[in-house]
Amino acid sequence: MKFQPPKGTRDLLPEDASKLQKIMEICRSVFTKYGFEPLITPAFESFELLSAKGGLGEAVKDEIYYFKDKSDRELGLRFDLTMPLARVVSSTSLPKPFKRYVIDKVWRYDNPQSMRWREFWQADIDVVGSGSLLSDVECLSAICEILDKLGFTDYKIRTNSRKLLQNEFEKIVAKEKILDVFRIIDKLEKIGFDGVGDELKNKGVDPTDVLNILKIGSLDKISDNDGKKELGELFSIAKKFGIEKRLKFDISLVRGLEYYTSVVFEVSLGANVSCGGGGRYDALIEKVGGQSMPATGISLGLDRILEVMKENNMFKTEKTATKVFVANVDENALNDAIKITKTLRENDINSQMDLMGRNFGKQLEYANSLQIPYVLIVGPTEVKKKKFELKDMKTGKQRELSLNQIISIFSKL
RNA sequence: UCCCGGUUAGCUUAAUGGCAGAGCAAGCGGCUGUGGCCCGCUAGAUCGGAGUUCGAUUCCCCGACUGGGACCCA
Repeated sequence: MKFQPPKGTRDLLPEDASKLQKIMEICRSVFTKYGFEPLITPAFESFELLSAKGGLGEAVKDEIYYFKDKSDRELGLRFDLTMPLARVVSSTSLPKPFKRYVIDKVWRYDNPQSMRWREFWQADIDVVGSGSLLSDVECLSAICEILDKLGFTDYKIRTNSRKLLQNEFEKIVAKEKILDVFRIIDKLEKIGFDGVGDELKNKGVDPTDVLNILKIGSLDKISDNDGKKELGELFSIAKKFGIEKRLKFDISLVRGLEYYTSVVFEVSLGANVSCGGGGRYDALIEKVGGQSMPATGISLGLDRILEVMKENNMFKTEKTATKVFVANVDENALNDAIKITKTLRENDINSQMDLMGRNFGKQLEYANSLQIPYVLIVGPTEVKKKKFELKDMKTGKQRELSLNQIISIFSKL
């Protein structure tokens, strides 16, 4: 094998590619239903924009695809779909709320690992300009509807508030250690209380108080603060949308370090597979040069969803979208087959014909191997009668039908 | 960047310090008006580079990629 895809990237052959497309179609239709509009932005952005987000600054260079163009401009491939959105809304004046969706690739210079690639697909929705938690719930509701439609039954959305976190932990942890502590408690689901305790000790933090907070399972037992208030409100709106069972308060959820300002979400499929996340980022747009503006959004990682769905056999397997193979009985019938295929396609019926000069039997074999459900048989007899044999490949039965009858049958399918 | 495993044809795999063999998939034919079965044929491989050796796909070293993990996760 001479060439392989670059590290951390992959080819999706027709079978997987059409599965991913199915996922994308469902995302798109739900987003559209909720009133989100598409936005298309470049794959690469100025490095300055990409590094604007957090305290990482120049260090982002190690984590994204960074390069200079021939005029020495510093650029980078987008690592998420939120920064480009922030750029667009900060430099335009679209009606608010601006609700946008995008389903596209992003790139990160990560080390490939389980469910981690250097190029992957995200489906992202955001609401810009509304500070109401109703916006957050709309995003959550859309995500739930997508996962329901895809056939997931046991997904959960872990939910927390950055304000609440800040509030609880700044009381007991020294200011300069708080980011370290956040990074450690974010691992709770993965390494457990003992693991978190050990790592805290290694960082020179007394684990007792921290662990006590982490063991608080319900929001009620948290002392009053802004974070608690907004989470309470979020849950009560979620109830109106009928998605409150999906939301699970989780005080150990941190997500990133500099980006979110308020509520945060992480979508988990069954055990430990995170397939998306998001939250409110009310300060970001001002940070990239726009007016101060609230915003919230969630992304789904489509590659992970694809992998989990494959593992659990959640796809109805269809090898091809072709409905009819138009077979010519001999080479003299090819012209008629072409005409008929053209007519079928004009009527939006997915159809194909022989391109290999194969004999009739081999054409059936091909249709069979692709699991094309019907074969339309075109030969001199049929052409004369203007009636064609439509063969059901599953049962093997054939019916003699006019072209119009055939078209109306497939239009109803 | 680090740690552990892996890499033989499109896929699954066999074998060997001395001719690399199969199954599935693909193409063609048996079978130019009826597929799924069967038979034949064709094409197709030892990840790359140094080293040990008369000889390396096999042993050793380095690298790439890959599976997993650490770190990181914007």
